Amino acid sequence: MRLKSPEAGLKERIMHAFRSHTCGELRSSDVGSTVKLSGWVHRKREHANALFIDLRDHYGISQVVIYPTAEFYEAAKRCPSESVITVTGELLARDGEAVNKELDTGEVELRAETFLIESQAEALPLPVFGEQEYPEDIRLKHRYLDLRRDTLHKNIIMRGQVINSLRSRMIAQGFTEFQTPILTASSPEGARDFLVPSRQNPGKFYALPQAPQQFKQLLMVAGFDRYFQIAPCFRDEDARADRSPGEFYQLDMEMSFVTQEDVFNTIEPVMAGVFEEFGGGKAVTAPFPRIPYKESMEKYGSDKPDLRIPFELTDVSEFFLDESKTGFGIFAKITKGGGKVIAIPAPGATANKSRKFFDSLDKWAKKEMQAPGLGYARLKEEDGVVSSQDPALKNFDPELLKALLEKMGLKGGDGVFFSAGKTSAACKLAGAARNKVAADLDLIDEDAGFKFCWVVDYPMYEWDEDNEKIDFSHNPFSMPQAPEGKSAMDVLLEADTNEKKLDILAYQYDIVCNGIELSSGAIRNHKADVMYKAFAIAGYGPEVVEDKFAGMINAFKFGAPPHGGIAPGVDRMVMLLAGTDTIRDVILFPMNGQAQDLMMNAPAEVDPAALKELNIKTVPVAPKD
RNA sequence: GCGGGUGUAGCUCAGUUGGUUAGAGCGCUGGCCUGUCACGCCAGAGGCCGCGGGUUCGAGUCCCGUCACUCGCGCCA
Repeated sequence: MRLKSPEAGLKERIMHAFRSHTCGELRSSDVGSTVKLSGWVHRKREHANALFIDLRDHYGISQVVIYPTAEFYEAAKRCPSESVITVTGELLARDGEAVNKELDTGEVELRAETFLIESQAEALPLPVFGEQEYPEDIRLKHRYLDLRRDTLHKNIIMRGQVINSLRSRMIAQGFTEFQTPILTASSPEGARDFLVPSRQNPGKFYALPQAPQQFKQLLMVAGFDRYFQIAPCFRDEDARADRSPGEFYQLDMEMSFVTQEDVFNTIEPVMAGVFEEFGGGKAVTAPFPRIPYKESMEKYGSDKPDLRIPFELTDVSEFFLDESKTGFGIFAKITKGGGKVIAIPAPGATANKSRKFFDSLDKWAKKEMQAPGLGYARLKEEDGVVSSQDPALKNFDPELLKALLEKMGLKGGDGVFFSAGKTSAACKLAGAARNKVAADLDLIDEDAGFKFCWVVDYPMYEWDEDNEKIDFSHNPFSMPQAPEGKSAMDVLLEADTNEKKLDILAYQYDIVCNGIELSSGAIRNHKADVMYKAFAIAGYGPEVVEDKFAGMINAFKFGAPPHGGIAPGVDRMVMLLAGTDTIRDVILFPMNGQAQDLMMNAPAEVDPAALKELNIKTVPVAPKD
């Protein structure tokens, strides 16, 4: 990066208060000039006859050399790391062996003639030099130091470039960026809201948007046709490795007069393009395969499958039905009770791992997944016959065992795990086990790059076990799917049993990359009457629709275009591109797991006068028990 | 809300079946070294072993409680 145009004279540049060049700029062609640099003392090396300082700024590192004859030699020697200094001096060529090929500026060095400490650093709680790992709370408390470090600094820069690229790509497709309100009403996503008290309306609260969902749909009603926004979203839910508490950003977009395929064809090139641009040469799947939700749950035990894993799950419930042929009563009981037994293959695990590996997965299922356990069988081949001495398969009828192994494509030396229980729990554990087995056996194909897929055909409703009723499985604003010749309303009206209601599919979809859910989206339900009916099926009267989603439902009564969209998570995209598995590594000033900002000390108590003005009283937290 | 893991020097970590004065590397301070670039060499400072209680002749180590951080579940696209 050049500070000024090349035409700017050296004399003019050197007159600048702080620098004539950046620390990443100087080359051998600049040798002989007098230059001025400012930056941080990255590292010092004191030698018998010279003190070397690696001077760092945003752009790079330059070596400064100071000789003992300099009047400021002692001051420079004692200047602590990470102090900010300004030096001027002649730029010298380094000869032969003194050249550092690792450094862009490695052919030159600045011989200091003046030396000024702009800001002296105290002892560091967190060294900037090097790639050592540090405790999360110290990193967060001194985030400005952590951000000086190379990896994090680069991640944040890339984040900016990714967002810039997303914007350009959306604008190039005819989208316009809009700014929707931050202080608004509760939105329909279903998470806890962050509330903001209203001073002018005592006792009432704004909610921060969980997503600009209703606003973007209203923009479609307003006729803008193509909307996008790098949208801040706020959800008061607990953190995960890939979910920062409090706030995150989405590439939120919505289009009018489109089908599901239109949305896919619009966003797919944006995603593929950005991942190709910033993915460091890693392959990007294109086109993205479409996987029906049901199939995804069956094959991967999850609606966010990691397609880099080279094996799939198999429902083996039927093999365990007849206890007289398996000698394994537990699974027979589960399957007869309507539960499932899902098998997770573990290729090569018997050959390459000890019993301890199998036991450790069972232990993991019990502890981390809070499941009853994970059965397993180690498979050995003898005289061309594969068998197992582990309880689940030990007493199997030989023909039945052969059929089971054939169905799963298992052979001697492989292992297999069994997740058994109620369908949803068994699937969920099997899906998690698939990821864990693949990771532990080192079977995730890291060279596969970015494996995207669309998960489509989500069910409109699901069975709510806790309240024993039908409820929306996702966003209630999706359009129910209808076969040709029928309307969405027909489909809803014809669903007169719970079974039929649960069979209704929605134009609802997710985009997933390497097991990380980037976004969900939908073709929206833009018909007010269908909306009322859809809510009625889930047990909500018209007053619920009108109370919670007033803005949108009213608008739909005055001519709403068919529309749909999606909102890929920006933080997760950058996380994948940066190759980190911690979302904090791509966020400037993240909060910790307890949703606290350790650097700014937020949240914090406020002045009682401020509370009074807001008509708010706080009550002491009740002691535990 | 629940479960797992971790907590020893400024930082990263070691510390045996409970046993005398708790160690190493990085960093810091001082000294040495004709050019280093993760410079090298010598010396030094730096510890409420997260906190509280218990068992024991004796606890960094065992037990109970608690706090902090972290990962996961619940929750959440």
